[in-house]
Amino acid sequence: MEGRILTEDFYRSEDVLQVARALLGKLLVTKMDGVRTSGIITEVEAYRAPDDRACHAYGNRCTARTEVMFRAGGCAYIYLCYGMHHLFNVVTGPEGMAHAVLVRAVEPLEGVEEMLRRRGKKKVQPQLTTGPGVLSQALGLHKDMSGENLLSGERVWIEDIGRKITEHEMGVSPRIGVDYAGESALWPWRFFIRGSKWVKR
DNA sequence: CACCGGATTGGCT
DNA sequence: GCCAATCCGGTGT
Repeated sequence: MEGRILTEDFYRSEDVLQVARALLGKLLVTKMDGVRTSGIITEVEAYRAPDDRACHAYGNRCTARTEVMFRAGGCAYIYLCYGMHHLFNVVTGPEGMAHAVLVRAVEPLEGVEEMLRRRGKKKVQPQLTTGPGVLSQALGLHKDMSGENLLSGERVWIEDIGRKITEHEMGVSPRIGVDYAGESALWPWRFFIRGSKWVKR
């Protein structure tokens, strides 16, 4: 399964909601120590400074951690959540706009043995790659890779494998786990492939 | 199956 | 010091 690596044009759109929807059905790929692992993106959420209270860069607050989000689209923002989970985001938009898409789940495709090993599992089940923390673990994504370039095809990138998700196949809901964010918590910025077993219900 | 608490670290006030 | 874009295992129904 070889697709075309997504380029700048895809990531630098100013419309992060559009990019989030377009990421469904794309293939998230990592290559670590020569081992390729990948999964089809089934669930995402958009985050958008400055107006979105759930976004780490709310109010365009730029810190050592969030600085990556202000870069031009096409790099990874990976941060530590609850002290132990590494959450992978795609930075989008032009330089200076802190927009990002959190990848919440994938359907495993390549390197399943390696993903099972990294997760300490024996069987391929939804819990292997469904959930933002576990998918990062399965693909070997770590916060130390925050800022990694997604355009060069070195360690982590995203491919178009010709899969199109129609409006009918797409589910929409408010984002998960952002209750603290006031009104922003209600915005319908989570997108997923309806009926996929690789999406938590 | 629903509910609940503990894990564990670092970012920010 | 407080709490977070989560996960897992235990308990009770």
